[in-house]
Amino acid sequence: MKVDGDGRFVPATDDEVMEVEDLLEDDKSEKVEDAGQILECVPTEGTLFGKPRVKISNGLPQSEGDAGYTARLEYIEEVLQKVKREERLRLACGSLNYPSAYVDGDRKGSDQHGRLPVTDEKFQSQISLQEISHCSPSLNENHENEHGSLGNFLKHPDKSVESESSDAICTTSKPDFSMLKGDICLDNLSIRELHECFKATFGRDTTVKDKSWLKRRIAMGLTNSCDIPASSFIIKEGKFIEESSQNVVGVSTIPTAEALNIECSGSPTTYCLETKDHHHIEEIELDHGIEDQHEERAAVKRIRKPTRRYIEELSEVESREYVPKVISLNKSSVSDGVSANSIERPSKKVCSDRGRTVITRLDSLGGSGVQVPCVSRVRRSRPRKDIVALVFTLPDKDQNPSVKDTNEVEEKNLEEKPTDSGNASDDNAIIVPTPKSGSRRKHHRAWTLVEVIKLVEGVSICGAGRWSEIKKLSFSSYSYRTSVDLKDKWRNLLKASFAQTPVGEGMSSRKHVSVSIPEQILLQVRELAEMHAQIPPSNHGQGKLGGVSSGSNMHEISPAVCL
DNA sequence: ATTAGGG
DNA sequence: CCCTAAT
Repeated sequence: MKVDGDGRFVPATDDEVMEVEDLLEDDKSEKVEDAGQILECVPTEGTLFGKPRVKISNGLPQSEGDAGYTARLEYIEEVLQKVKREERLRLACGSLNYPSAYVDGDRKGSDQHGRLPVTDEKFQSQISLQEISHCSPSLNENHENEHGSLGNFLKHPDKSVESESSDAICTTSKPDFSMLKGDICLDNLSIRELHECFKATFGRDTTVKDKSWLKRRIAMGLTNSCDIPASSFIIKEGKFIEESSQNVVGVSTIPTAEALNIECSGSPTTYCLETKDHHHIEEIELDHGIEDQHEERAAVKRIRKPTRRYIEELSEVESREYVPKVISLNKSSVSDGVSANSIERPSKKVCSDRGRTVITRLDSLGGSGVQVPCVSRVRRSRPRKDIVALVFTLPDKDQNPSVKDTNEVEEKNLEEKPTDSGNASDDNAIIVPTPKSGSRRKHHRAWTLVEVIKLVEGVSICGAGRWSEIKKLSFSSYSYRTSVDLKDKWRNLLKASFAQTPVGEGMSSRKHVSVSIPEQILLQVRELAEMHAQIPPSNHGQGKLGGVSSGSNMHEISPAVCL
């Protein structure tokens, strides 16, 4: 992949975004790197996500651990490319005519010029078309070519696992690549790009302008773990590589097989490795984890005091814990022991039944932050297990366009990855112990985009129906999400994917329930559905299964087709 | 124990 | 999500 280093700047963008922000001072230093590099245009419209995925045919072990990672990464890359393209386009057009259109229409309402907001989709497709004419003379060509080019572009795990692993460890001095051979370095991305990545990863927008925060979040989402080094954000093979000469985290030195099972435990500063064979668990303490916390804490925006309602709900919902979200009025003060021992748990979030996030609470924190009179909810049992994917609520996000207040309270929930299965899980399971009546609700666990992607990935590998397989493969770390859940979710996805708005209409105002699920994913679902001859009941027109979708999947279960 | 479906 | 029937 080629990076255009001619130092073109991305004007307005960040400034525009960087509105008056309190507690973001530390971010200024990073501004410099906002000059974006521009990626080479690659003819990959439409097909995007999931296309050149992992080769499942060989059934190589590498993919089994986190096959979804590849998909996620690819998706991110696609998005980034798109962003860059748009960026270029803007520059080409004399810029500023397309102010912040890239940001969700629903967020921005209308721009400063009073132009009517264009729907995301429309805008993007517009871009795409133009770009297509510019960059890919032969767009409708066979996809094989495309695949080829992508091949160089992305490094597929299969070959890399062994040969590259050692490489990964030693390698340390190549600061200037942002994406290379399947690795991704979030460090070089502008806020805007980070925003897109965020959206791509979690399916929703964010308005957080703090780079560190964004990077961390995206990183977490991408790797499905919380072992995010403080220094840099280069993700390689789903693991982080520290660029600096700081202590090299154990991750990269861990045998791949095991590495795949890395899970966090106790606190973000601890790794818990679980070997398949043995039930071995060893923990490694890391010292930079602490400052991580500080960083993050400082980075995040302040929230408003919890309302009474909040408190009530909180007590009702014996919710799970989350990672510190909001807080700290001054980062420096936090520097004392506070986080050292009890690193996480500063804040809590509650989800209503519909999976919508309601509020955040700050358990008692060392002096800084708010203290919520939350009903005596002291954590019982051992410290929370790790945290993994950000919960973003699939449906809705349309709440209020005026980002100002609400947004920041966004669901930065972290789902915990129950390393412990079953009873041990204390609080999270909202299972009303009512053996008698028998009606216990499992507390709706909103599906994360990451999870959805994993699911799709799983289906593509194992095939629909083999839920337990998929469970083991892709969801081993999620103790909730039973095979049945997977099945149900798939069913829903199926329905959603084939329920595409028949006539392109009214999408603007009220987006559907599945809004947050990237079209690409739905597209993939559709493809898979077809392959498996899963035809949803009432599918009349089937909308547009045109060019892109069919034939573009040369991966999957039918090697015959590929060769 | 897993799946498929209906509720 | 839950529950049940069928494998």
